[in-house]
Amino acid sequence: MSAAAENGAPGEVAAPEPSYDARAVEARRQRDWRERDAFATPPPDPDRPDAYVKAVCPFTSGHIHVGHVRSYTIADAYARWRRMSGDAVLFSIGFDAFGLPAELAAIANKESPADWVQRSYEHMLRQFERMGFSFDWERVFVSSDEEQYRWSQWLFLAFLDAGLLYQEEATVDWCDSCQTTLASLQVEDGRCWRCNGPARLIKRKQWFLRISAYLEQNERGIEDHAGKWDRPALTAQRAILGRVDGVEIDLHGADGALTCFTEHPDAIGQARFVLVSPRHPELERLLGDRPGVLAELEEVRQGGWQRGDRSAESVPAIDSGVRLTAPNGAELPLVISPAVDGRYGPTAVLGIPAADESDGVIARRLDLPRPEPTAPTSNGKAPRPAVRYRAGDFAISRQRSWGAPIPIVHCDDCGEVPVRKEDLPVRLPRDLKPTGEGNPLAAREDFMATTCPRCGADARRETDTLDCHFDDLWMWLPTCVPKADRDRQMFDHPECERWLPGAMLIHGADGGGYFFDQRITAKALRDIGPLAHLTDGEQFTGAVMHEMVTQDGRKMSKHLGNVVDPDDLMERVGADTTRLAVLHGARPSRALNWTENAVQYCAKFLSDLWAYAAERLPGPDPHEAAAAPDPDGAPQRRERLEGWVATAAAKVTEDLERVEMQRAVKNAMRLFDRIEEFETKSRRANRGDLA
RNA sequence: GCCCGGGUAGCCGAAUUGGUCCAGGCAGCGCGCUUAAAACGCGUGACCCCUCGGGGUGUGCGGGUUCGAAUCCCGUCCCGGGCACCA
Repeated sequence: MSAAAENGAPGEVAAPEPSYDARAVEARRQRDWRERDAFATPPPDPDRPDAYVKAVCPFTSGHIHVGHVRSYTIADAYARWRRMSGDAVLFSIGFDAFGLPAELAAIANKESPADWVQRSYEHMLRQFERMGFSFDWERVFVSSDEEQYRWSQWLFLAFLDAGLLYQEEATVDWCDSCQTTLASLQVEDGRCWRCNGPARLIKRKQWFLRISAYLEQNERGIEDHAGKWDRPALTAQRAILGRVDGVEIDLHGADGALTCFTEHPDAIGQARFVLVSPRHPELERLLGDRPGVLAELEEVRQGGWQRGDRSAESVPAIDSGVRLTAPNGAELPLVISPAVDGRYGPTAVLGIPAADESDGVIARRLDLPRPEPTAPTSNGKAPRPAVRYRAGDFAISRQRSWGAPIPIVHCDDCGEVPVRKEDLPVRLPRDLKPTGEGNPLAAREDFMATTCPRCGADARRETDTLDCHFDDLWMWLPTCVPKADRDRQMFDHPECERWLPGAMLIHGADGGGYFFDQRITAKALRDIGPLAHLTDGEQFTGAVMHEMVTQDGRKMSKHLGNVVDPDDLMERVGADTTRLAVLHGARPSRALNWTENAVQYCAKFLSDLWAYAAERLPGPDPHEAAAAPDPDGAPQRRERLEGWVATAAAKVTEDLERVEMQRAVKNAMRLFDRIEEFETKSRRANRGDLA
């Protein structure tokens, strides 16, 4: 297309380009969208149903990858289809900007994480626009913005009021010479990534989120959405919940009873020991005065074993010396092992080698005696049905400077005092420049100095920040609220009621864990008050969790050197070919194995389609043109063509509704084949008539 | 180790709820067009047997349920992903 035509005045009819020039076509369309603000969230309209389509919130890594391209292409196709169906669509995006990688990048670049994040997301937004995604750019948010993280802090305080937060000791890696906590990523072979000094585990008091309070409700939500969420989404939610059905019985020992679970009710009589989590709340009571065992327990709780493998052969297992009496009179040794946590949560279970292989391994390793059943005990009650969930509470506080400060103040007289909600946000200094040494927040007097919300005396701020997983807990909500209102109203904004529950969540399969915790957050917010209208506590009626993008059977990663660069694709074949290729390549529920082959195939399809349309349609925009000229085909062929068109439209519509984008693409391609075939046959028939 | 997926032609994959396995694409091969090549178009396209009409075997492997299994069940092998202060 010539520059003159490209810049032609409105209304001027441009000649169709003879060949498909993706760059020119896309530039023209994207400029038009921008000028018309085509994807702005529409105001409420009683005649148009509202549909909120939620895509994943990417981390501000600085560059989009093919996984993003797949996810947003699926979501974008769905959002566009809903718009074309007449719905008022909310489709935007937010960035997950707090977290360790931003901090590490800032250290490497000797700049503030805030600057790095801003540069990163601005570049990613340009890439998204170049890809042609139909986001409402006005509603974009960044989790590290003050108007955003103030609400993470608000949520912390609301959870605290609701009894959903508690403090508990946990272990973290610590480097003595850098005087800082180390993430797992920063520990290499037990040494600090920065100074190569030894890393050691220390205890820290951490805030934990009590998701266990909502597990049963989450389970009900999963079952209620069978048929509404796609299969991968459902199975992922079930897997994360980790429900195990079985029975529980009470065993008795010198220091009281212990309720034990087993998923093998038929094999209770063959139990040879009791396996108990190091985190079991009643463990100290049962152990009584056994200094040696308590010391060993302490070591296990320090958690060093987690760095190694988790097989039954190597997982720690301590024979406590305590004996508990089973209903059949057998004396069962009490074994402490974290092996139970990963399967049943922090509970106690029967060890039954006859029914469970790893139980057999542990019995052999500890050389446990085979207990002899005696007469059934009189106090043995019958086993009762019971359920355990693997999902459990998790720590949400981090000893890092690039995060939302935890809104707690330390007062000499009052102790730990929550900041008042009306005093939020607790501002994170934007000009922090972490070095990897010490705690940058603790060194900032302008941040640390404050007064006690309770007594007004001088006080110090908490230096721990919220883990970015905490920011994620409510990332499904901010785009519901117009940007201009976000600094004063969020969870109880009227538009939350307009858009929630959302029509569709489209996310990578790796996001199942987030979705699980987010669903618990929705239920908590319903109970706390602002989202009371979500009666079942579920924020999305539809959910699709697509699989990842692979190459050569492996997940794409820099480490494996098998990444595909979206910028390169946009340069070479254009955004539309790239988008068509990711939709066409595999259905969402399957891994997409990337091949250049598929890209070339899609490029050819678009090129053929363009050439076909250019020959027949007057303008560069096919949908603005009149219907194709009536070919002189026989009436019965024309009828068949009409049948194909109707069938294709019905099928594609159904496919789009079910987010089966691969099928939609294939049905559209098939229709094009049919139309070409129709014309070929018509031409042949006409030649025959003339002859 | 535990949890979740997957294994269909030389390659990518259709067949999603049990109903004619392998649509479509790519590579290959043949033909057409061409001085030639590329591009393009048409055809062919699992394996074995064959009297050339067809017959048989084929969805990692072994069993099972069923009138009927890629699909459901049991076992087994292989591959991938997830279980952390990475997001």
